[in-house]
Amino acid sequence: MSERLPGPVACVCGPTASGKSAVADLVASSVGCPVVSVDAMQVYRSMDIGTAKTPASERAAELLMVDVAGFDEPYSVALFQRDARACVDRSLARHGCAVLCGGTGLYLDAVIDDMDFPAGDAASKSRARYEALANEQGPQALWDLLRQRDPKSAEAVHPHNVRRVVRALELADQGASYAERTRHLRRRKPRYDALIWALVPERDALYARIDARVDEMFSAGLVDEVKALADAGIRKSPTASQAIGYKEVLAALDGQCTLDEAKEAVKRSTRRYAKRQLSWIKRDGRATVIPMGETSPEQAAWIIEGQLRRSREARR
RNA sequence: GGCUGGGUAGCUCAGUUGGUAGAGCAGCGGACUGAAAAUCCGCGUGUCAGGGGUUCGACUCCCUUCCCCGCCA
Repeated sequence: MSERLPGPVACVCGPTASGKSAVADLVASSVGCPVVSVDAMQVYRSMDIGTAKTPASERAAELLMVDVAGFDEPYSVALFQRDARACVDRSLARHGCAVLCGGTGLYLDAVIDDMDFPAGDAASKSRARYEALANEQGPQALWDLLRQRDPKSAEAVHPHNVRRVVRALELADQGASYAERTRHLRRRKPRYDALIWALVPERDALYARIDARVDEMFSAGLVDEVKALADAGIRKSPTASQAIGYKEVLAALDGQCTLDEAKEAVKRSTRRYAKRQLSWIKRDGRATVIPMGETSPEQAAWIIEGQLRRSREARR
């Protein structure tokens, strides 16, 4: 008999602009626990408009794992895993359940599954060295190096994917193997008793919502927010400066395009991001899909609350 | 009304002496364990405006209808 997993942990996911924040807030306030955000960019302070953080005044439940890092610190999955799990464990201890909400698939898996990241620094020295090699001799040369060092991992990574090739080499330096760590979902062990829902709007409706939301961000002052961050040095950050909405406006501020073009670029990037999120959700396969065309946020929350309640009762 | 130029993928357009069509952007699908809103891989999605004719064969040539741009009335 295996030991019972801690839980239940309700995970509300879905593509950007699917309405998951509102739904998670309803669920959490109804059961009386906080919402733990699972979002790679909302962790950064001062990035509010572009990351669509729900203002405190519009929230009924407390929101955790937001504003936990400065935009100048490179945050990462491993740090997120550590910090978010602490939030989840505290919520389980105090409230008997936890509610997660977010669209960053890798971050969600890192929290709820038994993924482990090798101890040690985030390999900054060797990373720079390998990147330089790729720049000087080309991606293929770097991949060839990986093939010599760790053929199995080379097989698992496309030669053009310099970022992954670099990471695989870093792992090889630490005596670990990218290929071994990259196991399919099915072979991972869950860490929590997780219930996962995916809010999925129809594609046309989703894209219309994305367009509207980007327009709102610009009228709410996104450009000023980015200007302030640019003055504060966000361009030096390898992570925060790549956030959708920020990188495009930064390009416009640098004179590479007009602000109108930047706005269109933000919409396009967001659509593509939403597609990648849907891809992740589909592959994962664990989520119960709630089609948002026919379902209001209140109805979705009601469905989730019901299942969450049953799960809590079953644990007693 | 007359005369030009044009109607080809969602958009902008290319298409060579007639052999059922291809670029960019958009889009679609996928992978993904320390940058993940990142990074990478794959895929043309088409009544060639409609109808007729010539031809073995028409997006290509001819006739005709419709629509758009421009110029002249």
